[in-house]
Amino acid sequence: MNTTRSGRPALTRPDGTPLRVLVVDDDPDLAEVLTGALRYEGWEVRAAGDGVSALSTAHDLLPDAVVLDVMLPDTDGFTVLRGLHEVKPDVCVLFLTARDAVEDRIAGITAGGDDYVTKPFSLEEVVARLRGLLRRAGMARQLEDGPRLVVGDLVMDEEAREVTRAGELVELSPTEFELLRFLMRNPRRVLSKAQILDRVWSYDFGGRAHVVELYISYLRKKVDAGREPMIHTVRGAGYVLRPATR
Amino acid sequence: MNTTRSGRPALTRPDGTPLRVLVVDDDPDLAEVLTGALRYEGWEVRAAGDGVSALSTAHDLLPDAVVLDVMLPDTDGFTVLRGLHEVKPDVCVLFLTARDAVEDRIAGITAGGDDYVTKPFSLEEVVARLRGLLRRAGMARQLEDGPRLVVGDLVMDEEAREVTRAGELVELSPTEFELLRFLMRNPRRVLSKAQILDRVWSYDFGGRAHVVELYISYLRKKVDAGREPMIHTVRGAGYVLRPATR
DNA sequence: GGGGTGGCTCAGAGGTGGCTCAGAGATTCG
DNA sequence: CGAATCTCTGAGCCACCTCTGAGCCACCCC
Repeated sequence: MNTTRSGRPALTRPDGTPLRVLVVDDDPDLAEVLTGALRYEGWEVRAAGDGVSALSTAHDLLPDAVVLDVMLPDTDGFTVLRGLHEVKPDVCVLFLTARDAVEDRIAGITAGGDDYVTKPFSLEEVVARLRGLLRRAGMARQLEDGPRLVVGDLVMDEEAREVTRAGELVELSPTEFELLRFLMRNPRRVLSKAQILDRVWSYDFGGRAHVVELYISYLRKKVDAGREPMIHTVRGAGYVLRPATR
Repeated sequence: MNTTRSGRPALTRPDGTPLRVLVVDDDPDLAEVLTGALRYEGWEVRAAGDGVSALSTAHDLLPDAVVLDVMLPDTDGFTVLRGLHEVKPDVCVLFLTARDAVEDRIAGITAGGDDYVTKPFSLEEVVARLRGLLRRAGMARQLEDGPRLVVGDLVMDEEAREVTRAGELVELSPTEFELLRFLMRNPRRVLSKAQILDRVWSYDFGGRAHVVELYISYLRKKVDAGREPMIHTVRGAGYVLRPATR
């Protein structure tokens, strides 16, 4: 059975081989971080720093998906996109764009079912978007049974952004949602505040681990309120999410 | 059968050969201690004192894992990390970092599922983290049957930081947990207080062996409480952990 | 049996880590 | 343009953890 480095069931190609992803960004540090995060999902990842090498690598790799910075040193995203579609017409593309980038141009690009995230983003978000894209494109065989995360009586529908505990709807803010998703994707495993910070908060966030404690406290009020607690503190180590019935 | 110098079953590469680890630290004493501890696990270990020689050694050794100090005389962690991934894309990295230098510099680096420990650390912790990394990366063939330590009716889940005795949950403080892990990794073997101090407490701890007695006493209260004792004193020699039923 | 050593446990000081509250800036939405 | 929401900072508080010191007990050797 095919599992990721994280021990989670992998999202694979229909033939069971790892999904192939190309990361295109001119910032080598960012490319490195993205590459690492996607490898962690069990995918085969290659990176490129500009449009030209992106196309040649794509030709070589025939990727299922591409994470593409729209601002590149040599070419713009549209040109690369056209080239990619010539190489592999059914490729999924996740655009990375600056917050203040012109919205309508992006909207035009993503018309084809592609998606985009604005910088600075969190790794959880990029990974989730990419999983969504691949799933919708029918490119991925899902070993789990759908876009729902279940831990005990806690259920998250990632697509609908809906969370229920024991059937009751739990309303979460964006950050709370992302944090809970990370916890639910790693149940019964202690996650350190640093790990949480790395995955859930944007890569340029300079703040201290104190925010994690704060948001854990928010989550507890909404998720554990009055019920048997699922979010546990492991002093000196981090937090664990565990099904209520043990 | 492949065993370590310690007599424990070894964590090996899938082909049965020893795991290969590269230690990178500019403090020769620390590198020496780490190297020794990892060799003790039955692994093949090489050391390097700076980024440049780290990369050339990596090229030569093709290590499965790297223990990497983020503060190096010549380069920073990101650069080395990138170089390592070029040499061997699936390498696991365990970062060593000063306690107060954390958060800002490390943020992002660990994104891939790599891990880190803060100085001063205990050898048990470094070894445990490294084993966890290798196991999750599927790099290691496990001769034991999983991330669980079992001695008699005493069970430790290292990932969840959960300990049960005869099915009952035992709650432990960080130091108690580390001490018990060391005992459980060396069952039926007498461990001297000096050995315990060396492995469980951080390398810069100046205290006396009295703390070991104290923590053994804590453990007994929690682990042996009211049951058949598993932790035995060997007067003048140290302590042994033995299964209760034999 | 007596003295000595090694080991155990209790009590408590000091430090640290984690939780929560309140509020300020930012952002989104009407 | 104003209101509501969201995110993060700072401060204070509490609980827990770690280690010190002291006294006591058990074992061992003389």
